[in-house]
Amino acid sequence: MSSNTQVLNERSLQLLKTLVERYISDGQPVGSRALSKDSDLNLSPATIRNVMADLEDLGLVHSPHTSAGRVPTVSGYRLFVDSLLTVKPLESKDLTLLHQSLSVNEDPNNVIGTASRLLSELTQMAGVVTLPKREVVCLRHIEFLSLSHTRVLVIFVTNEQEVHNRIIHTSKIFSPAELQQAANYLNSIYSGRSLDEVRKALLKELQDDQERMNQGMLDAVKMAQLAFDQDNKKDDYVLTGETNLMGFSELSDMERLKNLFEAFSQKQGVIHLLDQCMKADGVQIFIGEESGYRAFDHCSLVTSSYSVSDEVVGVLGVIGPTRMAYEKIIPFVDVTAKLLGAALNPKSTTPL
Amino acid sequence: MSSNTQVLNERSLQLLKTLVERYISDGQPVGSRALSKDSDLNLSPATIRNVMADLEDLGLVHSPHTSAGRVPTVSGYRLFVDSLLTVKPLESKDLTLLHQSLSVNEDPNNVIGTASRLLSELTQMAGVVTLPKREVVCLRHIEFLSLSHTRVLVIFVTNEQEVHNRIIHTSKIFSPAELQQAANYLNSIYSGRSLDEVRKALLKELQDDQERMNQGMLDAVKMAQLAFDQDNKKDDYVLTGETNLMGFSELSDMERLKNLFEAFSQKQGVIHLLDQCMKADGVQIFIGEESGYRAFDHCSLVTSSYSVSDEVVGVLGVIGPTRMAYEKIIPFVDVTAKLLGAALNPKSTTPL
DNA sequence: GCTGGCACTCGTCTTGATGGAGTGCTAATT
DNA sequence: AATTAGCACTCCATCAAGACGAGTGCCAGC
Repeated sequence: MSSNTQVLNERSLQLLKTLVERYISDGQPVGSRALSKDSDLNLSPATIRNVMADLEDLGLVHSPHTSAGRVPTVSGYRLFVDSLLTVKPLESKDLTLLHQSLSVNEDPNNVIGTASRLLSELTQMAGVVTLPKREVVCLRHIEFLSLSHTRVLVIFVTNEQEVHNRIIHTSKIFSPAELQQAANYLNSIYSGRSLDEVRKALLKELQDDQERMNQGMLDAVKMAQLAFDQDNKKDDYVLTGETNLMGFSELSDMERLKNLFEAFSQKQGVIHLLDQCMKADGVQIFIGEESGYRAFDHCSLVTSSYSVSDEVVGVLGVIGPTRMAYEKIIPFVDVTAKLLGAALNPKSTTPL
Repeated sequence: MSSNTQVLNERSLQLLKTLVERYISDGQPVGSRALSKDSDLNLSPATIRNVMADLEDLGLVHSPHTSAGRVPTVSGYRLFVDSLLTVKPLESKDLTLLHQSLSVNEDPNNVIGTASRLLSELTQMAGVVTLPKREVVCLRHIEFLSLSHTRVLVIFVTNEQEVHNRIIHTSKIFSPAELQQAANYLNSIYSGRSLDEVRKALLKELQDDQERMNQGMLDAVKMAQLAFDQDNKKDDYVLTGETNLMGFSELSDMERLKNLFEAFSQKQGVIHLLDQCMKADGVQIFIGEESGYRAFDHCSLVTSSYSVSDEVVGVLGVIGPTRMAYEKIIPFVDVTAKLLGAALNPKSTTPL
């Protein structure tokens, strides 16, 4: 009772910290004797047992069974991560590797994959990076190519360098010249404007100005509409090193592992989870069940959003068992996010 | 000795067949009593024991330990699949589903994924489909778009509808007009010709005719070369339902499973294996170690190449444990390959 | 408030016993 | 000569019992 106010004193916290650290490095439930030796506080195992009983009452640690040591709970990890953790600076060789691999001169089409690979290889867990997604997507260029019959290949470029392509079915057969003309018309009017804007403008043109337009322009507008309509922005991510997750004892249960990997293939849930991290900036952490996705119940996710020219465009992170070396992973994710953002910035590209 | 010539008589084969069938459906080593009841031959367990001893001598079956039944070896499965198997026709509901999902009107960009999904969902194993790869790739259209500084986005279309894009770095800064001119030049000369041909011709032009060409043409040729050089034909595949493989007892060993999934992510080995199936047409089967890839030691792979307009362009198949229902999987893979080939045929596209 | 001591709990590991499934061999049968 | 019945044997799976060790909770003393 009276101890309740004093429970989270310096000493208890110190002990919890050592316990979590010890458990993270060993993977074994931590007993009072081990803690007594590990912590700098000179306390006997008996005293520590009393403190641990308190920590258990508060739901910060938990005993797998009566005569095992204690293991941190999700709340225990949370408290540890939020207040007790002393982050370790990145090892300089890792830092060098990151800088080299994520330099601004790399091909932006590969750099996402590289980032994911670095995350997984250097942490020996799974790395994930969402594809960058600009808030405002600008139409850069559009092009039509006639295929067989009424099928037309539409190629359009957005945001300087993202190439999309779709096949649309038209109501009549167009000649190459007609298609060229249509593309020219659209490029001259809509190039440089945002896709949303373009979509709206197209709709308006179709409704209002039908009589004013010639057939070519009308066809162009109709085709563009078809193409953009299908353009449901496919958010996606690159995941690497999933196999690193096999063999963590926490995930040795085949049912769990299967659920986790199914979540990875379905993508949808993972995307939703990662999207939440877009809002906050800086490193964000989901421990165990905190994520709200059953498949991730025994995993932790350390994420950070990344930005290009001060606009948040994506999220990257590391997925591993709850028992992971947070003090190393957190700065690692942080730095990777910053470097990736910089590498994607087209303005900073250095000439050859 | 003298029995050696008579060993593979009708009766032994019949027994081997029943044994394999029984093992495939049960997953338990098959004993003489069970076999005695299962087979139509009216033989006592004792007789069957004698026959099985012979089969074991020939390496067709194998005892996990002295008092367990027999299990087919790879050679046993091989003999079964090659000579004993009675294929079951596809269930009509599966056939209908295949026809609906792989119709010629589907978007060719999705149809590969659909095929893979069908393979995995209907077999409850993993489905794999290589991306179609024409022997001769024709250049259809090329386009340059200037990005920042000396970076140029090259978009080119091959084989009617495959869109590629790369970013190249040029030695000088080009104006949009210059780029347009270069593209026009290339399109006028090389459109419709095979990529190999184009590559060679470009090289030749650079070597021979430098003095005859004006600067614009020269630039065009140089840029095209840069773009095509990087075009290492990325053969790739779509794999679905890997998670179905978790939970097969044969693959419950985490080490094996990890190796298998690592092979899936590395892709390279799998691609090489699948490439071998391109040569043969019709259904081809690798049982266990036959594939030569350690990761597949406990898996079987049932594949078939698929063709568009009589040209083999890809391979699809099903990956599962060696103990799989070959008699169902084989016709299934066969039909899927034929339907996929048909669905990809651009000529047969029906107008809307 | 901290500590040493002690009884107790629980999980793990080993051992041994039991039962069942299936075999190989041999002798009898067809 | 091929088939079968019978029998001894092997091996695995399962279970129970016991020893062991790690760790706890609690109490009494410092």
